Amino acid sequence: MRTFRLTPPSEAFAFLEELNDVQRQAVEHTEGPVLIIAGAGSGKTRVLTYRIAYLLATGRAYPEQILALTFTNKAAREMQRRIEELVGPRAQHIWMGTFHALFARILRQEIDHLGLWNRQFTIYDTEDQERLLLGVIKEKQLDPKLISPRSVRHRISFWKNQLLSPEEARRLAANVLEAHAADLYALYQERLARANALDFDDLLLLPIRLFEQFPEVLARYQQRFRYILIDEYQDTNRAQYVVTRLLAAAHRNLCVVGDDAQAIYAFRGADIRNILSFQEDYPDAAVFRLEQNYRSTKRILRAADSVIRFNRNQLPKQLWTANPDGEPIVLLRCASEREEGETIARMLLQLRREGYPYREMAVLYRTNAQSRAIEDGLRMAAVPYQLVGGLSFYKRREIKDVLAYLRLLVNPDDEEALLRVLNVPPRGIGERTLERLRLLAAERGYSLWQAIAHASEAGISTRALNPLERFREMVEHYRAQLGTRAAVELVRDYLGATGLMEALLAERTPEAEARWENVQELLSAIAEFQQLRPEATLDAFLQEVSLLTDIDTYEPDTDRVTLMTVHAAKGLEFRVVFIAGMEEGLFPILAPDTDIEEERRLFYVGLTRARERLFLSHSQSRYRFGTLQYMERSRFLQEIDPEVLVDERGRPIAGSGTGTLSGSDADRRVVYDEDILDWHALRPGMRVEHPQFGEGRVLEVQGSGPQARVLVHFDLYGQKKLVLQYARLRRA
DNA sequence: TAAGGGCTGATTTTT
DNA sequence: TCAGCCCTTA
Repeated sequence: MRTFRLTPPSEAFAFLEELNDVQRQAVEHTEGPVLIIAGAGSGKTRVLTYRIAYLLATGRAYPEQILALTFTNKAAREMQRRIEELVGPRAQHIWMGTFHALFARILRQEIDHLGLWNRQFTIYDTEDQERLLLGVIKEKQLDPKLISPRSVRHRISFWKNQLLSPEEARRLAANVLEAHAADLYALYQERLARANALDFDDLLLLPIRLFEQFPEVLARYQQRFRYILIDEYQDTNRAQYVVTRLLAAAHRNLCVVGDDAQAIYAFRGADIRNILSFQEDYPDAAVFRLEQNYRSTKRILRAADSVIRFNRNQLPKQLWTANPDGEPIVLLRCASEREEGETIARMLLQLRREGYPYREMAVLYRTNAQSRAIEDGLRMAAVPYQLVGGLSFYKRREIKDVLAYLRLLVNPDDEEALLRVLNVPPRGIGERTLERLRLLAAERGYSLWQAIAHASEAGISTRALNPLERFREMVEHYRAQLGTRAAVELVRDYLGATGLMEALLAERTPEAEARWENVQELLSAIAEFQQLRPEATLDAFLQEVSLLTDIDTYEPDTDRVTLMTVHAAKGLEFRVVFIAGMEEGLFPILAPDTDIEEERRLFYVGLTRARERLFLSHSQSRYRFGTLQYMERSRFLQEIDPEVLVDERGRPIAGSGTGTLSGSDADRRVVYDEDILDWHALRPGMRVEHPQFGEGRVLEVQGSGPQARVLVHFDLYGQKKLVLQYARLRRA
């Protein structure tokens, strides 16, 4: 009997042998729409990379005919590297990158069609957006405290993701607040155009408008991209959905990979329904389910599975693994944040002795604010770590100042850049002068930059006219040299002329010195960029920087423990994972608009990052908003199958309920309070530990019951009298 | 116009 | 806790 094969097996396809049956089918099913539901650790990236390699090896497409969309630059780079291993350097010609980067690239080519912008456009980050909005809000005589730039930015972003214009938003506005926001949206959009700037959402929105208004442009890209692949499809928003549907309309070779259980970006407009819509739009789509997990131990997978089952909105699937049972999951109870950091550090050292390299271990948390206590703990224990995220390099003030100066060279109409640096360092250009310029710009339809050229007509005093003119000449001088000399040298001279560096040095504070060093580091980054891509211009550098994210700075090769948010860890894996801060209100974070199922999916993402060992920690107290708060254990801990959980000493977790349902609040409190001492157990002379004051010795117990008073001599804080109920003392 | 001091409000997560 | 903002003063 002969089985028909589209392509004969040969050396070129030897890599297919490394796939399981479903993976291989998903790779070989090249034509038409394909939906791959890929559970955590099921070899999703492998399928995507092999599929691309297969398209190339079978001659179905040239590299430049493949469009592969990811959510982070890092994911794109990783995929590029792996394809290169399979097919060699021609992988470099694949259109692979983030949605935002690739559509920015298309807009650089085509934006002239739309009229309002030119190719030198700048990309505004959220800070630029909010500064612009603040100006617009004040201009409309609204109170920024009632209508905050932040909330307006949110709303506008939401509208843009729904593909709504300012006019449509205005029509749909349900209340006064939304009506104001819609008006601000209109003005905001005008100002963006005047500044020749786009925001992140425009990078997706404008290609849609472009393709809809200019079918011949769309047709060109439809022909170019014969195969389209999208990673992390569960996190696409409406605009991303529409733009890829347009591009794929002609050939329908659209392959999307996603896992609804890992959808964690609904807050940013991502819509899980895109996976469901996909099957409606393409009823003939082939669907593949990758359910074998290659990453984690059975226990880890069981923990993750038991948690995610509490979500109602979930596509049915059954992940399984052939991996060993592995070690139980360890629950670490800590009295304070400080202790949590210390405990984690101690465990890391121990694991290191057991043979786990630091680079194979990660500490994950819900919010960046938590990193501080953990960092302290690791630093004290001399555990090397690398922090991903937090205040990233490119968000620092001095770096943003320098970048604003550079943006001005490429696009002098960039108003937020101009406002940022016009008087930095102080040049004697104050609020009054600026007001006059704004007025002139509004009257004549100038950009602010053009208004400066006509400053003498704005009724500005000669005293302020002088520095304005010098500023304009300086920018023009270096602008004229763009492209004629090496970028690094140009930038160095230009920065010298601005007086920015000088001002930093003159401050003579350690902070200013650190800032100065950061600027030097930025110069090195420019030099490096230029070396890597000699043909690239300054605006290419600026664009790359504006689309960088924190995770992109992650260096997996150094032997250090990784600290990052669970969000940032998506797509990564480690042999050992700690998830810190497993407390109600923190993870899940509780706000009026919290979507508990999304929080649970996020926890699921965290759990499934672990390959071999998993540790969950929670602290009984924590400083929030500057005051000490007592924290309850996270409900998610109750949802983990108790059979895979042990405490720090390897004992099973008692009182966790049956494992099929989460315990009631009362149950939870019992577990939570297990080690808290009550008055029966307290004896003078006993060593105890307090969440805030640390360790000490009991001197005296007065009264009985929860209201009993305890006199304790703390090692560090001296004598304190405490109400037992609130003191939450534990045996030290 | 620039610098310094006190007050307030915020903390999710990020392309 | 802390950073950014507003107000005051030189």
